[in-house]
Amino acid sequence: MAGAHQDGLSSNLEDYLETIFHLEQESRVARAKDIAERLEVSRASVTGALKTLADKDLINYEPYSYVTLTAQGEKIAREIDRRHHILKGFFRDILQLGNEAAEANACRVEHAMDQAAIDRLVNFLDFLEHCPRTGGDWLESFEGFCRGKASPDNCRQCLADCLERGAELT
Amino acid sequence: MAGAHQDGLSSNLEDYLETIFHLEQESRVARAKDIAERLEVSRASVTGALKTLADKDLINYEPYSYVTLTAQGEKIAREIDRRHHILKGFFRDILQLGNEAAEANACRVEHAMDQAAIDRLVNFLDFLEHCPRTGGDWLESFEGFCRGKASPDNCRQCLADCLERGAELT
DNA sequence: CCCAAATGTTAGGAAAGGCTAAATTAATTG
DNA sequence: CAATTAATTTAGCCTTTCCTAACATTTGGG
Repeated sequence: MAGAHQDGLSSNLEDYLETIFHLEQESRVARAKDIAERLEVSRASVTGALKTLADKDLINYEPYSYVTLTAQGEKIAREIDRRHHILKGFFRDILQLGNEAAEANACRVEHAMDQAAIDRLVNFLDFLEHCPRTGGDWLESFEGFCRGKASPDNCRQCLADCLERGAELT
Repeated sequence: MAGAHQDGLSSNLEDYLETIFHLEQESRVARAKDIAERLEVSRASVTGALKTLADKDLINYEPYSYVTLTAQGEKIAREIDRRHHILKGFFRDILQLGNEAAEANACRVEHAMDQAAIDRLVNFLDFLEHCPRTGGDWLESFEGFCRGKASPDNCRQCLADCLERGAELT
């Protein structure tokens, strides 16, 4: 029980599904060899995982053949991929981690947050973008804040700029 | 390799450490039975984990005796506990998930984000609190936004209030 | 068309975690 | 202080996920 998720899949199986999804998008079809390369596991491990996923009716799998997602499998894979993008965006664009770090953290956290939390994060990102108080240059202020450039002067100027843009709301 | 963390510990072992830390704080000392209860595993499983942690010199452990953290173990436990609190705060106070959901998500994500990401999240929370554009009532606006109560009128009023409070910065 | 290289699968096993049942040690109390 | 109860540990086994080595199948170049 290395990971009790909503979909009843372990993090590992979720990763397999996600990888198959990406390969399908790139090549219409997924081969065991490519899955193994992406996930950096042996081909034998892939065979095992494919059997498990086929048992759960998440993939169409015949020995010595290509792999495709079933409708159900695709649904789950899409959800995981969605989480990945949302989280990576949060880490990269909001927290302003580098691309690599954002990717690495998203890869792990995508299996740890539940649907409700992700949905709320989406709301939050949306709000950050649309609220006149945070839209626009606000993130740059955070960048400055991180570099220790926060002063009453900066703040006053920033606030004035913010109001100015807000006037356009009329 | 069910979780390659900075500290070289699996999520599981991190949980054991964290639990021991909490028990130590509450009772000065941790008993196997209580660890088992908190983590909802059998006492036998606890014994196994304690041996592993003792091998890594993270706890002081003698069969049939109490358990305490070593300096090194406490350092790691404190860091995990710190992550837990930060994440729970983010989920509960910013994303405004309920207490239960915030707790559950924090429990899982605390093993998935690396130190740099957590540190940046702390910066972000700090910024949210101290920036005049987000301090104060801004979170309430987010709440309204989530309930679909976002209108140009609301925004104008909100912005005006924000500026007013900002004037005190002089 | 046929054989080698590439790809895929089996077999067998390791490591991490968990469990139950049985044995052992510690604690309590009559 | 002896016996019962509570707490711990051992022993033995299961599952997941990975590995290597050996075997099987596909495929593509001669």
